[in-house]
Amino acid sequence: MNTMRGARERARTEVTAAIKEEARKQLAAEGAAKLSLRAVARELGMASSALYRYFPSRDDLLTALITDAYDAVGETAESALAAASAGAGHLERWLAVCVAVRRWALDHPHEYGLIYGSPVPGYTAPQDTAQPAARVALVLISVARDAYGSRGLAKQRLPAGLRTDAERLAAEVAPDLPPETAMAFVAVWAQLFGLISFEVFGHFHRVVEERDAFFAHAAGELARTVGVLPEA
Amino acid sequence: MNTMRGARERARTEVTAAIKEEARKQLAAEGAAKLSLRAVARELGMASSALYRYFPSRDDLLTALITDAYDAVGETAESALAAASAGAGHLERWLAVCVAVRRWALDHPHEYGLIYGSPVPGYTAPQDTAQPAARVALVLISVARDAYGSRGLAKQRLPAGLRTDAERLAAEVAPDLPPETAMAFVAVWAQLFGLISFEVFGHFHRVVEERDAFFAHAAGELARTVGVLPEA
DNA sequence: GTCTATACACCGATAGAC
DNA sequence: GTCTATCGGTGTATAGAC
Repeated sequence: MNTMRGARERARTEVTAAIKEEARKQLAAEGAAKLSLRAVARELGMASSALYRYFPSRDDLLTALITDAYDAVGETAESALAAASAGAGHLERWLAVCVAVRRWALDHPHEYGLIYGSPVPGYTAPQDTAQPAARVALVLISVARDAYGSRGLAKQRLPAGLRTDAERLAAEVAPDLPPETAMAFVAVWAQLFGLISFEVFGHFHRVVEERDAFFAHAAGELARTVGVLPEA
Repeated sequence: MNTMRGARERARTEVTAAIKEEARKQLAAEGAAKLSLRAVARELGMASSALYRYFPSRDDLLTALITDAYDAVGETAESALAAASAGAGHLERWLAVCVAVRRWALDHPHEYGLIYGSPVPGYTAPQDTAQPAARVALVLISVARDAYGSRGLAKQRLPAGLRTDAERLAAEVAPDLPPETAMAFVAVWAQLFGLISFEVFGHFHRVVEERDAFFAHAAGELARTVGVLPEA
């Protein structure tokens, strides 16, 4: 009885994985807005109605793909940090994470676009994508936190209107950091993905050719502005 | 004869404008990937086949929308600079342009997504979008150029691998600037749109509430990193 | 330049047999 | 859980009359 349920559940997980894999292929070919349960079923040799046993609606499939994408890039960032940690300096660890995230984005442009590009029209993400979505940011914050212990970022000013946001942010995510630093980090976070998005979405076409070097340079400068410095 | 052609051409321009306007509405409702000549025609009370006299295919309509969007945000940037120029300092002018671009993006999120979000699957932009696409960057570069004349940006290093790109860039777009500065500017350009995209695409939800102040602060810091300083 | 009509394909979702 | 069949739509694109 237990083994039977085990087998059934195993089968279910396998089919679910196959559906998502095929859906990712279609994401690349047609885009998220045109993701179609019917086409997935056709390609898998199933009846379209059978898919509804796995995903109650098209949006649920989309949610699964979005969650998976956030988890994939989040895990990429976490692994990169773990791999770099052995004796590396703060800047090296920061760069290792940034480079790994960029690499993932370039290798999975459509999944990247799904999470960091234009929102899918008519789709609103449920609350449960929030946690996976935060993983990359948390990795970068942990590097920053190590980098300057609790000393914070030197001579950084914060407009009065941002104090409330900054204090809430610090409390939520990095209680040991000064609010100014937490706020500065948010800007750097967005700017980092600006660099990646411009590259993935083709805005560096005929503008920058040596993109590896360019990204490493820019990501290093970003680290500086948030107080992650070369010295270990 | 001349007046007849004039009337015809006027009618043609008006219908063309109506088609694009309706298409922009659908862009907001359904997204670029689902933009449909038929739906546009239906809403306009025309036969779908009639639209083919104005746009030979769906992609041509899309190209027109993309070009228009680049031109709209480009003109926004140019106007903001013109309005701010009267006696304003360099930083004020830089901020005026950034704030205007952000404002346009927030007011036209779908048109923004069309040009700075995920590429439309199956669509490749023709060469003639390149010039409108450059307008915002050229405005920002002109502010930067004014800001430091030909002195360039102090103590800025450039990795060896980026020298070729940097020199080509400077030659193409700002011959009076040192290559290091031109290259730094590209990074700032991408980072600025990173800030805007994160806000427009909803990544600051429950992260930053005081977004006006946040953006102004971050854009000002960006100006600093590219050598645009407060003093006029 | 606009219309009707048409060819041919697609979609999400559900009902009900097995 | 999978199937067939079906409802009620959607789309691009063209042909040919006016």
